[in-house]
Amino acid sequence: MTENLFDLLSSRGFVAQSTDAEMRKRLESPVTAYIGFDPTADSLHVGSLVPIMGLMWMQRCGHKPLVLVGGATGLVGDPSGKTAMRQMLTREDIDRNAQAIAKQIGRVVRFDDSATGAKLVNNADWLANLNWIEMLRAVGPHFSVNRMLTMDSVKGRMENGGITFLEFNYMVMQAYDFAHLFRAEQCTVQMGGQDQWGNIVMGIELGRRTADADLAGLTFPLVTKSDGGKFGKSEKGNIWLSPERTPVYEFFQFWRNVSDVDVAKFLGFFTTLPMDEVKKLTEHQDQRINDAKIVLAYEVTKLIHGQAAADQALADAKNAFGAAHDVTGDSIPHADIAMSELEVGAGLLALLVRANLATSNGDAKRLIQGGGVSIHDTRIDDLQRKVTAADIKDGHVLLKAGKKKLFRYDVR
RNA sequence: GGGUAGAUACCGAAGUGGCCAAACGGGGCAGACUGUAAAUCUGCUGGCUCACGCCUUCGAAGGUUCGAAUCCUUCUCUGCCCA
Repeated sequence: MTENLFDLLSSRGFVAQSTDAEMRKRLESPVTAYIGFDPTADSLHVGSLVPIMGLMWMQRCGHKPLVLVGGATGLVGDPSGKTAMRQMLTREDIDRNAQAIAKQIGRVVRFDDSATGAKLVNNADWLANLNWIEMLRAVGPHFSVNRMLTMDSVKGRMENGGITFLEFNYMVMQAYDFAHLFRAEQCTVQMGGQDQWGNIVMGIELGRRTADADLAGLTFPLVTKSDGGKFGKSEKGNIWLSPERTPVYEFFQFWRNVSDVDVAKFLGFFTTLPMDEVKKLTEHQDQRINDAKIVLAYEVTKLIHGQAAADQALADAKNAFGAAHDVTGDSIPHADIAMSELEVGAGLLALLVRANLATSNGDAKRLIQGGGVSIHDTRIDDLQRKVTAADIKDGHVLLKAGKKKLFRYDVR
């Protein structure tokens, strides 16, 4: 028999709160459980990795995961954790996003018709065509507005600019989802981020009142960074799972650069390494912790982008930052530049901007003035510096912004 | 519907006729120190320009003025109170 899902999740830090004191027992026999994802973009970012891993562990422990994409709820927008109303997306956008997201999850979770195969469901299928009056009569009596007002997701908005009726209904829709999935799929457990607690609880209550169902929920903790910053952000914004939005190299570096104190936690969340191995990797809080970071970066990259891409990113990073100083790897950000351009001399400022190392000429200038720019390994402090054929080394020109951001121009 | 307070750059928040591209704090970036860590210290943090300087920005549109984030008018949005 496989390990109990609850024990496993607890040991890896996934359990924030459970509605059922006997959750462990409940999970001793196979259940169907679901997690919802908001199709607000055509890619998920690393913040969604926790629930994705949740689905994966469910499956590995012999349960059936349902992946719910909020085709309908996405049209409304979750007020949880937001200070302003979200921009409304069109139906077409949402559908396209839902497909893309399901595909990403499919890299980690197996979708098929077997007993533990994941299944994709879209709440647009049951919410979109509901009749307003029928809906009100069916579920309305089971919701207390007073109660809803005490929910954090609503309260937060009440104190912060107000909440619209549209968004107020989000919780009702979510609750309806749970009750529906119980009836349609015998789904009895919902998991989700800590911010979904209120929605989950409402769903459980609705299920009990309308179908006499014994439902339960479990929430994952909000992933935080030790320095209090938002997890999953870099200077370029969100770290996405899609390689088009976040190149594999950058993805790898994101994990490679987490701070010491977060490594153990992240290994538990985002890799499948046994916990005693995680403990061993992170027992020394000195340089040796770097090895753990490399494992973290490699494992997560492998999980999301595949073994080949992970090997490449690992090798390239080793070469670029190690003794070899070899930056010719494919995953290092690069572009071609014409020899003719260098013969004339290309402005360094412009090249920095073109390489995305700076957002504007002014930004590039400040970067240089701050001593942050070098060509190969020579620091540049001349704002007028031209990059010429003389800067070519081994067929390329390497630009650096800071110590960690590289860009290679291959001369053609 | 009536009254009232507000809308400032990524966020919070000063500024209430020129000294305002706009204080301060946070965040972000860079430098030093390190281990591609944290903490600390330092610098930078609208765009264009080599530069004098020019341009865009303080909810929106008009207006007053030599000059407006600041004054006036209308509009939009939000909070609070009353009905």
